Amino acid sequence: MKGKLGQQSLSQRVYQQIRELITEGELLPLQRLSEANLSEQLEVSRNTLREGFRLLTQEGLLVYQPHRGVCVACPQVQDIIDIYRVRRVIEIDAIKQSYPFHPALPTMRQAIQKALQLRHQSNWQGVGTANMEFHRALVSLSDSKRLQHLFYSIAAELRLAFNFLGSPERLHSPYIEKNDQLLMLLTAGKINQAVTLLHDYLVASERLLLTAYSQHTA
Amino acid sequence: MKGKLGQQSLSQRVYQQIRELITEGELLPLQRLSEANLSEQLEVSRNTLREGFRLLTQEGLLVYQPHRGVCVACPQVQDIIDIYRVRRVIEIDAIKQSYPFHPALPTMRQAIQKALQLRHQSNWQGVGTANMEFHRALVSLSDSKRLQHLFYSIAAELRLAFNFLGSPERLHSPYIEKNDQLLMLLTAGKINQAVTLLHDYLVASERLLLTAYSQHTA
DNA sequence: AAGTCATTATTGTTCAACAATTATTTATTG
DNA sequence: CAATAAATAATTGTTGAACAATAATGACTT
Repeated sequence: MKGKLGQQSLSQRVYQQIRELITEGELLPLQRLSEANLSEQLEVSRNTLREGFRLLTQEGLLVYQPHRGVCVACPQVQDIIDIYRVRRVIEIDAIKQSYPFHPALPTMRQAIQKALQLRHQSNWQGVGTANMEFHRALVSLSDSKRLQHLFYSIAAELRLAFNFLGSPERLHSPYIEKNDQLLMLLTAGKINQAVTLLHDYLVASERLLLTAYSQHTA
Repeated sequence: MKGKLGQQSLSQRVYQQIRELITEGELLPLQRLSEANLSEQLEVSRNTLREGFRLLTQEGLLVYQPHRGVCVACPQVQDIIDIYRVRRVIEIDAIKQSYPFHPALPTMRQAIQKALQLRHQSNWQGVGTANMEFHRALVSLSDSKRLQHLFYSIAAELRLAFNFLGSPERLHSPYIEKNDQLLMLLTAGKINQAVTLLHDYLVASERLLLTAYSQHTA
């Protein structure tokens, strides 16, 4: 019934669509996804939908329960801890590879501008997205396809965790200035200082999120 | 037509089966996988097979060409470089987390024993497998689900690269002793020395593989 | 209210079909 | 004969229906 124009396969599209629903907070943890419903809603067959499900399951955004279908993953405290551990490893390694005219630096600058603009409009969801774009650009300093891919994956999980908590502004907003500082250090080639800043930044961010989590649980 | 007993889904089984065919060297780079053929051979439907294909594609072991199907990935030199970059990041970080009675250490010991035994039987493919088991255990020192998963993935790619070259014994054999040294340093708590040893080990291994690659190309 | 059994809904998997695209063969022409 | 164009075959991309296996629901009994 579908004459396709776009290059990508349908299952790939489905994968991205659901992924976006999750990272944008339209789908929340523990929510079950019915194959019948979703396949009708996204206008694809169940088989195609299931291909997308598998991808998202492997990525950790969906959880599979045999014969009971999939539901949106619910990041546990230990996941937060693990994710930040990975972030420290990947991001710190990435900035160690930085050099003054790396093409990622302008991209980081753009992300900061975008975040500032969205904060001015009080679009906190957008600020969160821009912040993640900054860090994705940062990771691309590593020039490593595989490390970038892993970060792409955990960034989505992290987004899910933030949305879980209702993503209040205070969780993202103060970091824009930190990002700016960090970028300045990198453009100046002050790697060691940048490493320290980023490390502290990540530790603080983790603590904030864990605190919010414990309150949310209680 | 299938009454299933095993817990895992069929597509998961298919995923593992094909994965094994690749890591064990039965399927070589650039080989095209016909849906009709393979689905008959593995006794699953095309739809189920395709679910497995997608997983392997996301993992980088298969390459997808729209309307032309999938073929086994062919690791390029830049992939080798990237993989070793990731290995250094992950493995060195992992051993920094080591402590004397970490449960991963006995597993590493077992892998060494297994490798020695298989070397004695001149089973080089097996030695390669055991070597990878050693390093997988090493990475589990990190206690990070996500870093372990990434390593699981790149280990398979690496295996593919080795098989591509015909996996001559000299590529693996001399490393058993290095593994042993490394493990002794870890059990003794001499982390710094272990880091140095592992780093040099990985650099040397990368160089060896890249050299073999350039010869293979020529 | 707790436990058993029948009923219903959902997932797991297959199959057959057909549109869209690519590969191959045949025909045509210079 | 070589090169190219057209026709044909094969493969992938996607669907919808079917049915078995399992889980969820609800009625019934005590």
